[in-house]
Amino acid sequence: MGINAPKGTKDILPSQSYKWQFVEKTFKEITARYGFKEIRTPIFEYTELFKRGVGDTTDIVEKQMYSFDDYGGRNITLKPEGTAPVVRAFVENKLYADVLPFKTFYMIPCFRYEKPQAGRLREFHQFGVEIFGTMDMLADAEVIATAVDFLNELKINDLELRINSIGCPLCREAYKESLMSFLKDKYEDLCDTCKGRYFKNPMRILDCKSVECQKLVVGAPRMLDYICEECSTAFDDLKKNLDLMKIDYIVDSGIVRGLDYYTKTAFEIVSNNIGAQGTVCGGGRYDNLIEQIGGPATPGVGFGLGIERLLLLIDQNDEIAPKSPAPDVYIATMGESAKEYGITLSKELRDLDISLELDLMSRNIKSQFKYADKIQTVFTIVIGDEEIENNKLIIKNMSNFEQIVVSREDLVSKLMELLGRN
RNA sequence: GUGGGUAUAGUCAAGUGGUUAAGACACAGGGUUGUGGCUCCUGCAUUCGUGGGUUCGAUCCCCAUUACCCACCCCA
Repeated sequence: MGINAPKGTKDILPSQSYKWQFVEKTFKEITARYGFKEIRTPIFEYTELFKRGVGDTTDIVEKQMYSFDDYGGRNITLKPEGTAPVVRAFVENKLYADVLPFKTFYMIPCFRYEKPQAGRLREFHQFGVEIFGTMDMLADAEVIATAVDFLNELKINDLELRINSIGCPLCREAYKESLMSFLKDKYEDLCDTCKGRYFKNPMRILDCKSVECQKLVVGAPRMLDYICEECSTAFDDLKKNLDLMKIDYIVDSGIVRGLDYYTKTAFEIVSNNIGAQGTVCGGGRYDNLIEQIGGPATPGVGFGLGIERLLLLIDQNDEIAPKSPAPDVYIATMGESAKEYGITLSKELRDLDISLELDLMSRNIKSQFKYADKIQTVFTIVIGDEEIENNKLIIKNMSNFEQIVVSREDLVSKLMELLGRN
């Protein structure tokens, strides 16, 4: 019996890693367009950070964190999300005294103890952006636009942007009260999970999938009718900005974030094609978080985007996924002196940034060609005693089977020409 | 945490209460005196996730256990 990777984790194998590199590269390009610069924070933090940031009563903090005491007795937690650590770094390094708005992006692994299923892992990866220091709804729109542009750049279709305003602490409290009083005499008829939600997060009942709850919820007060003047104006601003950017959205009052720190803007980008966990990107505004972490009162907005879910979508469309890279050249050799000849040649070609492979398995010529075919090399150079003796090397084009003969002196320039380089 | 499903080679997979567990792909070698896409040949599971039980006999029936998958919950 071997040892498996821990439950809920996945190896990213050489045959897949180029896809990750592709989305990483694309994300860097898109965020650069919007002026985000990368931040790298530790993979673990003091547990207290997430208790304060994410919220003591959230599922994440209550039962999903990978926490442990280190040998010095400090309680440590593997990042369950990306925002709180960025805020911590922002406050600790006093970046609020620097140029504002503070705009940053990150690409990180996150860890949550959950039961794995399609699109949900215990170690998963997020790309995210954050903007600190502005209340302007253009920031929210730019955050959303960054995510939308990124997904468009990857040619991922069939996605829906859903936006909502969950208000500020003041109007949300008023709304919660009215919602709870609306549901009060219906409480006994709620499903079991909604009975729990009634006290913990009553807004989520609106989103319940059970038919009974759906019926009970008809005619319930809507958040958007309760948000205060300021929040309402902000939401209108957001919609106006999205319109100006020609970004389609639907207002969905069911969007509720599971992390305590969100205020006003909440949004999700969802797919219906990757199973039950269809939220590819989720984010919103958090105007009180930075203060909660101990910084000066500073508003913020950002998103997190799940890479595994993104890759599920990319894998559904062969046209999106880039091709696995293939080497330019394979050097097939026969015999010991040819092998040595090939080694010398390989050094020269690789120094010219030509990617190439040699036979590392002492295989016969036929097997070497089979291998060259499998790795989809563009050209194969054939070297045997005969070629060395006559100074006539063979360059074979693997796609059309054509062979040309060149002298050693002309090989490099000919090869560069064939590869379309100068 | 609660449900449901599946476990036979590297992969996909057929199979029956009873001698040597199909097949395909992949992989390796060869037919071709030095050349890959096709073709042909050869090799590749003393064993059916693991542990018990029923039985004269179990890959097949029963129980347990583990792993993976899916859904709820929640979220990215």
